[in-house]
Amino acid sequence: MMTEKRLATFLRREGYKITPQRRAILKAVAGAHDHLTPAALYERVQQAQPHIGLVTIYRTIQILEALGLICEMHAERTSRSYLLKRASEHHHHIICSSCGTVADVTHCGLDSLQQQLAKETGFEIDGHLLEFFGYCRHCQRLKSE
Amino acid sequence: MMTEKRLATFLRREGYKITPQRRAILKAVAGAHDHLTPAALYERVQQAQPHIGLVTIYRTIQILEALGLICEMHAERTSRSYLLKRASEHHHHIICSSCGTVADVTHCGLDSLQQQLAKETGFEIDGHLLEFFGYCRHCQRLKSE
DNA sequence: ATATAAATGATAATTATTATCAATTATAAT
DNA sequence: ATTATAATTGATAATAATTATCATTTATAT
Repeated sequence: MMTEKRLATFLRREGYKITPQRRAILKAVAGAHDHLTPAALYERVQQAQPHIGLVTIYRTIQILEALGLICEMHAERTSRSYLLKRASEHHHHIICSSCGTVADVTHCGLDSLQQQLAKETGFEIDGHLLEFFGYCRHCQRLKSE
Repeated sequence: MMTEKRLATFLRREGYKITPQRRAILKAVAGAHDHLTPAALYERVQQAQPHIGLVTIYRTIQILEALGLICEMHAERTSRSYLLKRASEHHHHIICSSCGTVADVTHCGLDSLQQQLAKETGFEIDGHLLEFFGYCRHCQRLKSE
């Protein structure tokens, strides 16, 4: 698991300073099970840091993404969403179209396809985005009622 | 190939009126090889329809997407992008991170994975988004120079 | 304890998207 | 060909997300 401390260590190693604001953000990110929009993160962090600016959230997210610690998702189209990456594990998501619950896909088996495509198209492929959409158990029940 | 006429016929069948503005948009969409943002589409359509409003672009895009004639991509993060769908073909994209060129992936072989995941997670999965990122032949050359 | 560069937050600016509404127009019915 | 009707358009404004600017504060290495 990625804890607040590990994230902080990671940032420090990269030369970033650990401010109380950042600590609060890291804690919220580490503790979140679902995906987070900048606005949602803002709300949560405000409990610990009432005077934090939304800008700081955006900035920290940018850093975390650049370091590969969180990844962007496309669950909601009005705003970006982010999710904590388990250390270096390559993985994807299944997103409930109704409630937003996220389940993990730990392996995707796309490496071979990716290699084949690189040959076919001449592209140098260095990554992919894979997301499944559907309805979680709970929302399936609601639909059928 | 999807031509302007076919798209128009499709819209008409669904009860939408074919206005000169829409005709111009359909033509631009059908003629575009790469992906289009609403703003880019706006520019192109203005040659034929100088007084068209950006809003009309947005509205028409919404209709086309609802009918499944175009699909949303995530090439650029600042704005949405769309690409014409070849009729009912399930396919994905490889996007060049440098110039935005798009290559098609005509089959993905994810159906079996999707079924397996549905079992594992209890989700009712009804679709997925798959995009590859990398560098096209041209931009690879530029990078190495 | 202090110097320094990085980080913060207030504010404003930018950009994308959506809502409202009166005027216009494609279409079907005559 | 005319006309009635509902859909469409575009001007305008509103909303929402994101980024830029800059003076002030602060974490960190020394």
